[in-house]
Amino acid sequence: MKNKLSIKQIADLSGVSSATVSRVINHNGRFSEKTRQKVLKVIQDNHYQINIVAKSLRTQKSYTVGILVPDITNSFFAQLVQKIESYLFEKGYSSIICNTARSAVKESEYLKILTSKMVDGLILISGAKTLKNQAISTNIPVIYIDRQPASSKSIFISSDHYKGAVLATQHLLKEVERICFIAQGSHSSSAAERLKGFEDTVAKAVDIDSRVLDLLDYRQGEKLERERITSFVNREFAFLRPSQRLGIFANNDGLAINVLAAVHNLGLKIPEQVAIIGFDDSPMARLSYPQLTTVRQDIDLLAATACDKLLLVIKGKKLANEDAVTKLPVELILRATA
Amino acid sequence: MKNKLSIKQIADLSGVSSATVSRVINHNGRFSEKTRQKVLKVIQDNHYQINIVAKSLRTQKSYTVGILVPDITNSFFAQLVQKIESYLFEKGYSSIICNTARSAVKESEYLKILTSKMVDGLILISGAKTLKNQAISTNIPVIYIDRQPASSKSIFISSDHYKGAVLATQHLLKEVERICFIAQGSHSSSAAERLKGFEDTVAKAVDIDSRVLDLLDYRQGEKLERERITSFVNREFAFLRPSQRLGIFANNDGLAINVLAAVHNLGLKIPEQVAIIGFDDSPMARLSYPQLTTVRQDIDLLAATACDKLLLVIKGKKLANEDAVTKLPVELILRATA
DNA sequence: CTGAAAGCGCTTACAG
DNA sequence: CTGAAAGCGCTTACAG
Repeated sequence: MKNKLSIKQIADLSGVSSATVSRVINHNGRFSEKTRQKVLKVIQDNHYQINIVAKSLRTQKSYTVGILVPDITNSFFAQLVQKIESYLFEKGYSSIICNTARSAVKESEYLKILTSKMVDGLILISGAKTLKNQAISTNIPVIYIDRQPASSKSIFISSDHYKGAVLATQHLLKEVERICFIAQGSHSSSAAERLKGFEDTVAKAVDIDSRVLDLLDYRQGEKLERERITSFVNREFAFLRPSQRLGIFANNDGLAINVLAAVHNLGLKIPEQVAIIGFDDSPMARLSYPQLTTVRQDIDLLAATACDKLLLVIKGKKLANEDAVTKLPVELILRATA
Repeated sequence: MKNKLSIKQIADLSGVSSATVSRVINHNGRFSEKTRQKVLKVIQDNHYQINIVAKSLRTQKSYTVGILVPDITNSFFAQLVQKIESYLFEKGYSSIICNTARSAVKESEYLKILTSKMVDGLILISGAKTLKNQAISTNIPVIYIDRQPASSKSIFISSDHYKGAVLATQHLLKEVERICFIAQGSHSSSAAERLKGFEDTVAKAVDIDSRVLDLLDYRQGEKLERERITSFVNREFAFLRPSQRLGIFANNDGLAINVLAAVHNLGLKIPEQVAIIGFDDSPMARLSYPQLTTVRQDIDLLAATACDKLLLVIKGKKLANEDAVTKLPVELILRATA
C-alpha cells in the first residue's frame, strides 16, 4: 500500500529530530515521556518499520547469523537447523541457512557472501574435517557443530558419538554372534567417532567376528547402494550357523532403514535373525516396521548450547578454555529391531 | 587475520578514487584497461570483499529473498526449499529461510523483519489459506507456492494436486471394494484440492463405499494419532467380506507410512488386504516395506518455476495474466502397496 | 531533554 | 577516462 517511511519522515511528522526518534525507538538516551508518546503514536499510525540495512551499516552489526549445513534434506540436520533458527529468532537474530551440498567450493562462496553481509556469527555444521579459515579470517565468532575445527581454541559442540556407538555395540554384543558396522564415508568427525566407539568395544569382546562396510561415496545411486547392502548382509549372515544372529550397527537411521529393507528382501527375520541399531532417532525410526532401536541425540540441547555460546561470543564474552569443547549425552532407545 | 578493507582504502592503495574502484568492480562506466588491471590487482592482493550491506542501502536492493515455509522438517518442504535456495544462489541471490511452524504470529513477525531487511522478493510456501497482506503491503514481489493468495493477480504455483488425487483414486478403485481418504487438517489449499479430487472421482464410481478420516489438529501426539489410524483402518476393514480389499489414499507419504505401520500391527496383508497410496514421493516412500505407491510432485520444476517467475518480477517484468496461475504435472508412481 | 552534524561503505549523476 | 560530492537510512558523540 503505502511506501516505506524513513526515520526522517517520522521525525517531521512528530515535530522532533530524527535523533530523538532514534532514541525512543532504541530506548537509548533521555527524552520526555511526552515526546515518547508523540513519537510512538506517529510510528504506530504509519506502521513505521525500521530499516535494518541502514542500522546494520551504521552499527556494524547485522543481527544475522549464517548457518552452514551439508544437507538440509537429512532429517537430523533439518531438525537441528530448525531449532537453531527458532531459538536465534527469539533472541532477535535472523538466520541465513546455507546448504553446502558438501561442496568445499560452495562452502567458501557462502562464507564470502556471509561476511559480505556482515553476519554477526557463524554456525558451521558437520562437513569436511577442516576448512581453510581464509574465508573466515575476519574475526567473526564461529561455533562448530560436529566438525573438528582447525584451531583448538575454536568452540566445538557435538553429541557424544563415541559413547553412543559404545552403547549400541555393547547392546548388540549381548545378543549376536557376529557384528557389523555400516557407514557411508567417514569424512565427518562424528562418523569417525562412531566408528571408533564400535571398534574399541568390539576389540574388548572375545569370540566375536566383526566387519565394517563403508559405502564410501555419499551418493552412488540408490539402487546400487541398496544392492551393496543386501549382498553384504547376505554374505555376513552366511557365516553364521542356524539359530545364530547377526548384529548390524548403522551409522545413521537412514542407513539403518535401508538395511531393514535389505533384510526384509532377503526374507530374514528382525530381530530374530538380524538385529539392527541406527543412530539419531530421526522420525522415521518410529515409522519403520519393526520400529528401529537407535541412539538418540538431544537435538534441542545441541541447538540451545550452540546458540547460547554463539550469543555469548558475539556479545564479546571470552569463553574459558574448558568451554571450548562440549560433548552432549546420548541415549540408547530400545525398540523392536534389537 | 586482517580486518576488512573498504573501497576507499582500495582506492588509496590503487591511486584512484573510490568512484573508479566501484566502476571496475561493477563493470559499469568507462575506465582505461590500465586502471582496471591496477585496481583488480590491489583487490586480489588484499582479498577485498565488497560490503553488501552498504551496497544494498545505496542501491535499494538486497540481493536477498525471503522464504516462508511451515515446517522445514517435512521432507517435501525441505527438498523444495533446498532446490529454491540453490537455484537462487546460482543467480546471485541469497535466501533467508523462515520456519513459521504454521503460526500466523511468527509469520507476520518474519514478514516484518524481512521487509526491514529490504528483501527483493518473497516466496510463501503453503501455510494458512489467506494472509493479511498488511505485512507485505509494500510492493515486494511475491510468489505463492501451494497457498491460495488473497488477490487473484498474485502469482500462484503448485502441483496439480487435484489431478494427482484423481489418478490415485482411480487406481485404487480398480482394485478395492471400499475406499478411504486420510488427511490431517485440510487447511492448506493443496490438501483441499486433493480431497476434492478424491471425492469427485469416488462420486463417479458406482457400488463403492467411501469414507474420509481427518486427523484434524496437526500435532495431537504421535501415539494418539497412530491409535486413531489403527482403529479407523480396523473399523473400515470390518465392513468387507473375506477376499475383499480396502483402499486407503493418504494425503501425504508421512501419513501413508503411518497407515502402513497400523496395517502391519493389525496383521493385515499389504496390498492383498489393504492397498495404500501416498502423496509426494518423499524419500521414505522408497524406504518403507513394502515400498510405497505414491503420487510424485516434480520438485525441481516447482522450484525452478517459482524462482524464474520471482526473478522476472524482481527485474520489473509484468507477467501476463495467464502466467498468474501455474499447475505442474504430477505422476503416479506404482510400487508395492497398491 | 533535544538537535545538528558526522559517518557507516557504497554508487551514480554531474562535471570536466 | 576520472574525481568530488551527494545521498541511501540510520546512530551517536558533542554541544547546548
